Amino acid sequence: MRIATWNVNSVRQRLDHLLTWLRDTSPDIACLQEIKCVDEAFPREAIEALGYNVVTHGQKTFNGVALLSRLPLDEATPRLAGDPEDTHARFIEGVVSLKRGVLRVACLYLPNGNPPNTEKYPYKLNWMSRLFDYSKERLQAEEPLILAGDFNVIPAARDVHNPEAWVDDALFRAETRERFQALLDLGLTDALRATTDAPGQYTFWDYQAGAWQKNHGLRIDHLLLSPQASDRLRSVGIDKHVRAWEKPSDHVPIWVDLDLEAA
DNA sequence: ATGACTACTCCCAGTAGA
Repeated sequence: MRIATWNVNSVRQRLDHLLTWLRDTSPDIACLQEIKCVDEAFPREAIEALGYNVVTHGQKTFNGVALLSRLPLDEATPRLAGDPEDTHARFIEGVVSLKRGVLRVACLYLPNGNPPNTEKYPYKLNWMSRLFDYSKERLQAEEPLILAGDFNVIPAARDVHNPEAWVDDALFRAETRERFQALLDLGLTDALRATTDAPGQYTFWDYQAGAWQKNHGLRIDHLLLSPQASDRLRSVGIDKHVRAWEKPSDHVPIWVDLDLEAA
């Protein structure tokens, strides 16, 4: 079973790329971020025509997340608990049935947090604390669980071309990396890092300053697996080639193949 | 380099992204 995540940077701008990628790679579940549209404007029919069930938590102009699943979604719940005042559409959780038990997938778009001397950074840190609380609670179920999405976190120096230039950035600040590490300390596994120690495993290249051509990328899109999911991890891949398509998203998909059987 | 791109918005200069 393949579970993928991709920040598409506007689903309406990227619909042709999305459909091509879905046809090419056939993920069983795809988590999308930055759909940048309200639920009613999501291009649901074109995606359903490829055999996907679609749930969205959209928002006008910014943010917005969606779950696409070839398997029936038993449940789909928007919003991360812990702050009723938070109006950003950054989280949707889905549950699918397996032959044994269920698989729970949380699709998330973690706040960027820049510039860090504004209210945006504490919002990011608070959001990460809420994600920690959510994860801690969900891990108690001892089920296959995946946190998939754009975390806006560079976990380590090997995940950015020039780490010294990023030390004060909200994506790489010590407090940011500590909160990401706290998720791993709960027992979640960074899927990519379970398979390789190699540097340069990037998922994002800025549109500016020739970042793609110079391979000045970042690894900020992640799949974190509960023990019951990581035990079934077969392989991990980054679909880097889509960054070279015409008018691409600045992010590329990353996916895991797990030995789990659908009901 | 107060930059560079891209997308969005009560339509077009300002905001946001990372």
